[in-house]
Amino acid sequence: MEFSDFELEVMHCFWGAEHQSAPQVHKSICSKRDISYSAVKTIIDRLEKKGALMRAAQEGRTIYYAAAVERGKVRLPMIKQFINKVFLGKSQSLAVHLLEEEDLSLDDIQYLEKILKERKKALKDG
Amino acid sequence: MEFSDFELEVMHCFWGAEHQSAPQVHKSICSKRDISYSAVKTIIDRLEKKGALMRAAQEGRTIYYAAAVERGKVRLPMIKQFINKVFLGKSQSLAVHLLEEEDLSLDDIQYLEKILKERKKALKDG
DNA sequence: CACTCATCTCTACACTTGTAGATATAGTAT
DNA sequence: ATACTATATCTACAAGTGTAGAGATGAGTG
Repeated sequence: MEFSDFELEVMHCFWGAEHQSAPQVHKSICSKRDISYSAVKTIIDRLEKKGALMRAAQEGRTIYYAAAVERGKVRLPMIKQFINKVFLGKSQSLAVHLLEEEDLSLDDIQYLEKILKERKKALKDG
Repeated sequence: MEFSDFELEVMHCFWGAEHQSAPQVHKSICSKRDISYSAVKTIIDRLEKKGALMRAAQEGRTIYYAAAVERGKVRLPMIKQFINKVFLGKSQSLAVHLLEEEDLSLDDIQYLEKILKERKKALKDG
């Protein structure tokens, strides 16, 4: 399942809350950028049609939607695709960039070090 | 400057060689997937129009193009955008994923460890 | 009951993207 | 000089995307 930028933006609203109505999502996105209710609702409709959202509840006329696909399940192919597209499949290049250039706190760094240590061990043991 | 998937695929041909003619690029991409010469040439034209490619030389009727933007310059905003879009700006999440899940050789791991060590030092010293 | 407001539904449109065909044209070989 | 071939140019189109307006419709209010 593929997601356009706007679709992904909307999905994040659902991954960050159990269920949301279209007007709620609209308000939420509106707080960041100017967008019409219709635009948001169209995206929600498209997401529902392709099975990324489902109707979770109804209250009066108001429909509450919920994510029907997990964030992690969606991210994985996106990462793969991005690495293929931008780094010709070489994920190390991206890793290097992230560790060198992106903001990292001391905690972040220590956590990442731990991951590497464990991977190294797994390499040796396996 | 933004690039579509296909545009990026074509740009990689130019980042991997000094200059290339449209037929060369076509052959190169054709070796991976079936695509018409016209399709490739259209993309090259679009890339030239937006200033990502420039005419580097001509031989008979054949035009040789060259990248007019550096790979690194293009990658940077793409990475930023990807992290914003998929990880809501949290690059650590992506870093964790890469170090945990993606293929890494022992050399890769050691290199990444070195980067982290230096960053940690920079944090303490700075 | 009539009205209004919130929400939904439907339709639409311009722009980008991936794709290709038709046609023109400049070299090249005979 | 003629025909052939490789290359370029131009035009086109369907699908996907971001965006919005018009109109329907149901729910609560006086």
